[in-house]
Amino acid sequence: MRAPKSPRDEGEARFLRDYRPGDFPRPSVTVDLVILTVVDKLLRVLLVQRNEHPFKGRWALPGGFVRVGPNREDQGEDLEAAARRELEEETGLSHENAGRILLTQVGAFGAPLRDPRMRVISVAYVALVRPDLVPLVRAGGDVSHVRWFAAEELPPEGAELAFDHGDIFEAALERMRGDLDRTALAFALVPDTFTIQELRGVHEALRGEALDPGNFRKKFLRMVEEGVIEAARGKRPTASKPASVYRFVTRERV
Amino acid sequence: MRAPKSPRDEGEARFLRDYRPGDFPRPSVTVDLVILTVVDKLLRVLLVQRNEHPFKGRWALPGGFVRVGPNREDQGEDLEAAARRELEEETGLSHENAGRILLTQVGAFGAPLRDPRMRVISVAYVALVRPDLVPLVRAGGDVSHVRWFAAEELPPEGAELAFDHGDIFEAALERMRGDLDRTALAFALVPDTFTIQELRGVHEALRGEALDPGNFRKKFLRMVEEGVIEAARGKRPTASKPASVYRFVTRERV
DNA sequence: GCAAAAGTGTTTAATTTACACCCATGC
DNA sequence: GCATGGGTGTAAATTAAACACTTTTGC
Repeated sequence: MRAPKSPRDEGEARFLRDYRPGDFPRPSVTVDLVILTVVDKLLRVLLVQRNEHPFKGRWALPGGFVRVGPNREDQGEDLEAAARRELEEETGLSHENAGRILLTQVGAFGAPLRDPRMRVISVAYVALVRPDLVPLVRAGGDVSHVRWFAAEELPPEGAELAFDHGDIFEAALERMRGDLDRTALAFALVPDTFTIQELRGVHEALRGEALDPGNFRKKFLRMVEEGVIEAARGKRPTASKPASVYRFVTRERV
Repeated sequence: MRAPKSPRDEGEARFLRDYRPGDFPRPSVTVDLVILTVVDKLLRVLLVQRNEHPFKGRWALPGGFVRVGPNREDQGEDLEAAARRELEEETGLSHENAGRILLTQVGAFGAPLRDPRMRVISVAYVALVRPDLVPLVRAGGDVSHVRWFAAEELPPEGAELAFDHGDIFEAALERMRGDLDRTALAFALVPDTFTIQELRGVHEALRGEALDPGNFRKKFLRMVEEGVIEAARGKRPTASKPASVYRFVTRERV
């Protein structure tokens, strides 16, 4: 993302020096995270239980305020940086591990009264957590009010999510489903090396339906031909015959 | 979009009554519009020329501030409402005509220093304008600083767009291309009744490549079988033989 | 008559879908 | 041995891609 840092000419420099922002009301801006993972062919989402008003006791998407700087030279943190910071705080993952998690913006949610305290505009991100990182989530920190929910059992116990987080969650899923076949998103939900069936599990969890193992394999092997995936060393033990493992090649294209 | 309007219990009501927002800096929030149309198989975007600093003289996406209310009972206008208001203001279209234009959110753009005056987070929307409405755009108002540009000739005259509007424009195009085959978006870029070749023109303009007329027709006729489109009365005169016209059936699904 | 685009058809390749079946392993 | 899932193969149906050809209009 380009960010023009310097005035384009002297007139603009003068303008900026003398500029005083108007005194119109401004909204608070937050980031909310739809943290997803797939374990055992089940799509799961990480929710936190609110222990403050409003929506005290309800489950909510983790999130927090975007840090805005005090003046025009220091304007604060980027939206994605805020999302990644919240990701670290809420999951307890190390900076390094959190840095490897794919973040995708879903969009802005800013209906009036979505937060009864004040006008809040939330920028929602999806975070795709590889299953091998899941055991590390909150392993060291306060785990009491943080829980993985199966996507299909939402909303939990008949209680709607806090704020408009139910809408945000639906929008995030919709986006993931649309991108599943067009992007390399699925590879962000499997370990570095993975079996064909592990990848199929991700597709099945997101699409919510079983896929033919033989047919999926064929499509998969076509990806190997195209160089998107390559065979990796070793085998993965399974309930039956050990399976070959593969590696996603152009990881940076995700 | 749900917007919880009332406290969930007495404790929350009390909390809200006594709530005082903190005094943290807040960003300004704007909406920016990527107003697109397709005329003569050419994708066009509506830009405005800035006559104020910063970026004075540069071309920019039309947009403006989201109106935020003064207190928690009156929180101001919805994001999409703000986008539609700006759409009316900048195009000069009537409320009724503007109301028929498809608005789709692209996402939030909030990099620090994207606006040198202050922290501004912009929510970008794409507006798809049917070609029969194009002659009405700015027909009555100030047309001097508003212009349709062919998408392929951007950035104009070697001058980058103002702010990060070049990035926003690219992201909007990318989104439209991805949604073209999955949604009914293309029907928002043709008149109420249209010919096969008019619809093909939309696909060609967005994809940036010519499509085989015969093959496109076949795919099109499959949509007729599925009931997505139906034959309409009348013929459209063309440079040669008059063409049959069709109508999009489930317009509300757009 | 001729250009231009509407409209139709054909052929081939690629892809999708639904199965059947063999094989190696853990228990 | 046998259940389990890995791995392979086949056949039909659908879709995509390339392209030839006929028809109807305006000029």
